[in-house]
Amino acid sequence: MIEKAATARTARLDAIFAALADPTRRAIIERLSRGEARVTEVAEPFPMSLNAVSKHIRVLEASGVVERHRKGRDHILSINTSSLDEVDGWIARTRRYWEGRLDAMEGLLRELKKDDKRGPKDRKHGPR
Amino acid sequence: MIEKAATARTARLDAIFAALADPTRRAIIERLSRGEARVTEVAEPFPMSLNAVSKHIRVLEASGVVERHRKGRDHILSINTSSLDEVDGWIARTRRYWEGRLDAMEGLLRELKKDDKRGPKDRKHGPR
DNA sequence: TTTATATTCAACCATTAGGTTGAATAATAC
DNA sequence: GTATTATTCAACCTAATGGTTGAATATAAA
Repeated sequence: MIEKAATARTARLDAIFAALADPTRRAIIERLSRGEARVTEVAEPFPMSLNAVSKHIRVLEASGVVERHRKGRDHILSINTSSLDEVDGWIARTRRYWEGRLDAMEGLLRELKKDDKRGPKDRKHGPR
Repeated sequence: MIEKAATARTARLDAIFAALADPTRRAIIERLSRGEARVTEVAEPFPMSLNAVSKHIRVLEASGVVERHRKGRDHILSINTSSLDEVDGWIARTRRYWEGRLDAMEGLLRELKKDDKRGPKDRKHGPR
């Protein structure tokens, strides 16, 4: 059932990209990339309520980019870089197709040039 | 004025990540990664109105991921992979910090082990 | 010149997202 | 125990998003 797997991956990518699309959330990730922290610590620098940051964290957690483990009443947050692999993968794949296509076009141009050299015998109009 | 540059980059990242967060838009990009196409061609496979796809394209264009040049009444779309470099860059940077921190922790653990070997002299309780 | 095609613009609608405040829950500290 | 701290839950508000339909614009074809 490749279809289902593809749909699941699509949904995961949706969630990860959306999670990363908000500047506050990227700042949270950057903060966590320097080490684990509690919710309150993470929230401290932001000019918004703790609740707002708490919501952002939930979004990050749902996307799998951030993980949480409780230590007493503290919730300790860390990032899971492996979730970023999926993003990397999608971009690499897309780029590969596109650049492959450019290469193909370049090859085609080379072919046309060769034709040019062999003589523009019965060509009335140049290639457009 | 580093601040301003940073803010601009932030805004660009917002736009790019948000553009990539929608499955229809990613599908459009995948389509274009196989070669340029007109708006109608791009829209054809999607189960939504042409107008809806047109809007998606505008979002992609605003983010810089897709470019457009007009050829008569046709608008020809292509992707600009260099805009994806910014995403790559952000992820690589984040990952680097995080992994650097893990390495540091590993180093610390090694240190502790060395201490262990040299004898647990006046240590009453083990490290937690 | 009329007609058809490619595309956008404009107005609208329903849902989601990011924020607020106030109350609830759960663990620590006194 | 009672108070304090860390965090979430719930309800609410506003703005943005993703979609619709119908009209406008611009180019191409008859």
